[in-house]
Amino acid sequence: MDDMKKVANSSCNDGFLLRMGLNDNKAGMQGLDKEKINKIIMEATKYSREVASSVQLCTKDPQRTPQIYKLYARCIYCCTSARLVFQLLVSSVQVDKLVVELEQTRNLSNTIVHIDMDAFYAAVEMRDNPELKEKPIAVGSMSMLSTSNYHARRFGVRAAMPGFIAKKLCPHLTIVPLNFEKYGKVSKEVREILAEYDPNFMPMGLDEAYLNITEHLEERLNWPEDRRRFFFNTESPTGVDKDDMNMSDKFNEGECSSSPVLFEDNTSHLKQRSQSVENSVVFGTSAEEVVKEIRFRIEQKTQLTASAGIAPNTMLAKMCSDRNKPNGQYRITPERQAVLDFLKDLPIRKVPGIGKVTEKMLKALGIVTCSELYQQRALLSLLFSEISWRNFLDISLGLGSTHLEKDGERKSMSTERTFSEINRAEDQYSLCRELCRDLAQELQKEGLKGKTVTLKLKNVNFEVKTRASTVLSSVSTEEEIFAVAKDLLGTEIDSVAPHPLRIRLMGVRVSGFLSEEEKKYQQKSITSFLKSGKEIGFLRLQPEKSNQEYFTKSSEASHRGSFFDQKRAARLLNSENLPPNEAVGKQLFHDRKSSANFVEETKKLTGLQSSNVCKIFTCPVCFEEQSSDNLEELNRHIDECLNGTFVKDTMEISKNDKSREDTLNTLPQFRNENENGDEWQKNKTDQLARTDQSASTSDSFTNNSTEKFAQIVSDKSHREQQPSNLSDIARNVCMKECLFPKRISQGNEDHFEKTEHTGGTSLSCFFEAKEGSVLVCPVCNTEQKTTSLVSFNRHVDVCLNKGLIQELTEKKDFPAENYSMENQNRVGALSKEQQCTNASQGTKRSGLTTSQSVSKKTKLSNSKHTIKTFFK
DNA sequence: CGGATCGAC
DNA sequence: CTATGTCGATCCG
Repeated sequence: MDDMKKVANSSCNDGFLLRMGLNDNKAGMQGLDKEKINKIIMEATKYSREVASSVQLCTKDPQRTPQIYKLYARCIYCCTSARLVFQLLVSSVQVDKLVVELEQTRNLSNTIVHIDMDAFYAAVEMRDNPELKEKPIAVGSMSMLSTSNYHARRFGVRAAMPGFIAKKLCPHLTIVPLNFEKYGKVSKEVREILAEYDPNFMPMGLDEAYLNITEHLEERLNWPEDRRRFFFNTESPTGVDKDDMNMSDKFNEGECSSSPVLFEDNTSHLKQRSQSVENSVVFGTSAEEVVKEIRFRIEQKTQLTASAGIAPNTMLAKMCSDRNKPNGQYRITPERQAVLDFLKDLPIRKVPGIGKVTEKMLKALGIVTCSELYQQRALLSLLFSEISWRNFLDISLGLGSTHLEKDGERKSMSTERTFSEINRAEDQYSLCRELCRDLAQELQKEGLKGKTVTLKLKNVNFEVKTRASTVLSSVSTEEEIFAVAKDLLGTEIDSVAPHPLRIRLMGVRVSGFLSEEEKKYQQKSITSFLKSGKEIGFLRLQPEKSNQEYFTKSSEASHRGSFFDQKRAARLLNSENLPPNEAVGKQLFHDRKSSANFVEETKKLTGLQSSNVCKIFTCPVCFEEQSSDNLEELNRHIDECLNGTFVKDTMEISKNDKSREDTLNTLPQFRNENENGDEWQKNKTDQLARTDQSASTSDSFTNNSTEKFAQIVSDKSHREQQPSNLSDIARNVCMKECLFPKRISQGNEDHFEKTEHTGGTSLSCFFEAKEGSVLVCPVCNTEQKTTSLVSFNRHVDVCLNKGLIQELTEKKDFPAENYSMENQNRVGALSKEQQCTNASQGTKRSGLTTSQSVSKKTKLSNSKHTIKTFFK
């Protein structure tokens, strides 16, 4: 039996039957090196890049995309302003609190498998036409390739590459047209096998699938050996069935034998031909063995190889299947440390969901690997939307969905076509009608009707436009859709008149299938309830969700847009002036205020709002009570307090610099030592709980010009009783919820929980002012007429970004490094003494280290260290 | 809601 | 002087 297992092991790793010529390296097929490949591609794409860049910002240039500019603008501001350094500390505390919670909900109990057929289309074509086996081939058309075999890949021929470029890279390349029917058939065969291991498995396209084999593994433990025995298919060796009739006969025969009782059927079926034990193999009961078995059976049945990944969640499983491709598998064992080890040096680009653009943006921040993603979590929470940074956090912790969700109903259906230039309106209308006809056919097949029709156009300069229109009654027929699409098209034609509309692509989409009455009804009732409680419509209430759900789904659009109001609500709620210690306890032990009751909270809120109780105010810096009811005065006090502390800290640390090291990296996420999860958990909690130890924030700042600030404050923090450093102040502010509003979510009828919420999506949420006061934009220094704080904040944001982007753009050949990377490099290159000197000097101005950038940055942040607008 | 963009296969 | 098609999700205004 052991011997047989060995057979299974070895044969699995090397491929059972087929090589398909994937691994051999025959003479004349040595491929091209990277340099050559790039050269050819650059040459071949010169024109299209020119066209694109003449019209728009060249999106191929990573450092010139609008997103990067925006990111830099925000980043510069963050690194420049003491206020935002402070903010960074606050968010760091918040984010780490979330990390602890996420860590507690980590679920390693599932075994998720991701199966990925190797070069699927190409492999099928090679199987069915042996002549192709030794050649480099690609499947697709001259304009676009879907996939290529491994021969072709050595020449740099990849999926999603235009065929004509591929031809330049590899003149001998054979391009085979797509044949989806055939792939569908093969895919069905594979799915039949997969269904035996998880009836609810989730196919992703034709060549991929996720399985949850947790249950199968349990059952399998009791299976007799014979039930895990499989026979080599001695019939139909590679390349025998050349004609399709033969294939489909075989297929049908196979289908008969793969009923739910396939094990018995299959073995007896095979035994007729080859009963001898040498022709069989027995698989074990471990997850690895199961997956080997699956891959063995796929290869036996389809003559195609698959790669697989095994992990505790889908995200990890997917990345695992990529690891030993082709024809291999990889497993992440269900241990926290194994997950982190896997992620340690993994480039973020490998993560599903991180594409070209996100990769570039993160790279601009110096983030390439998952561990760097974790280190910068606090910064990311300020620079990106909540959805994005929480996703980043999940990624860097290796969290993902542990169950396979049944794919919901389809949300839209569309069809589009690319063609050589069409500029006659007549032709465009008839083309549009044609698209509508095709779409209507497909819609009716599924019996769908939609309310929104979207027209998509791409002009000859590759600019893409979409125009949508929502009608009251659902549409589904050609005429109905065309009626809407025609108008949209007409509007576009008119908009460029008298010139013709010169397009190279047109598409029509229908969406809006589902009536979301349920949602609307709920929201409506909640809002009206709140309204009745004295105009606190800004409160967002949600049905209580499980942690899991909360972390993955907490991000409906409805949560955005009113941070300001939420912040105010939270502040009012908390203005009962809890003693700091009590507040500390509450936060640190994740007391979710289980007794909080909605009615009471509401009363407090409304009461506070009307009576303006907030007259006694404790400064979070010096802890002295301030009795003024003039908010500006209070804010000024806090500002002075804060700046005093900040400067003092900085000066001191520049003299005494030695104890800094040990506070740095005390809590690196990706350590090598072995620790079990519980211990780590306890450590982490302890660290957070120790008020005199703010090292937990320090690892968020590595590779950033704000690093020294963090070091300074974290270093100082444990020496003094008084909370006289920024880090502690940040903490206090967190506790008091002055900065970040808490989202109040609805439990059952009378039971509510508070869950944390950090909303640092844009700079704008930092500014706040007393009602009726004059609003002066700190960037452009002009008085803003608006009375709406939201719109004022928007102005500041836009103003800031505009100013920065303008300056940056004016400067020819804007080198991104000047503003972020180089900054870091210089800091890195300086000696420690210099760093300290710089730090103290920089603090007085704007916290910069490079003199080059100082002037423009101080100009932009002329409100300097004021945090006055924080408190209300 | 409408429009643009990203990401995946 | 040539860079897909289709779908879902997100973000912004």
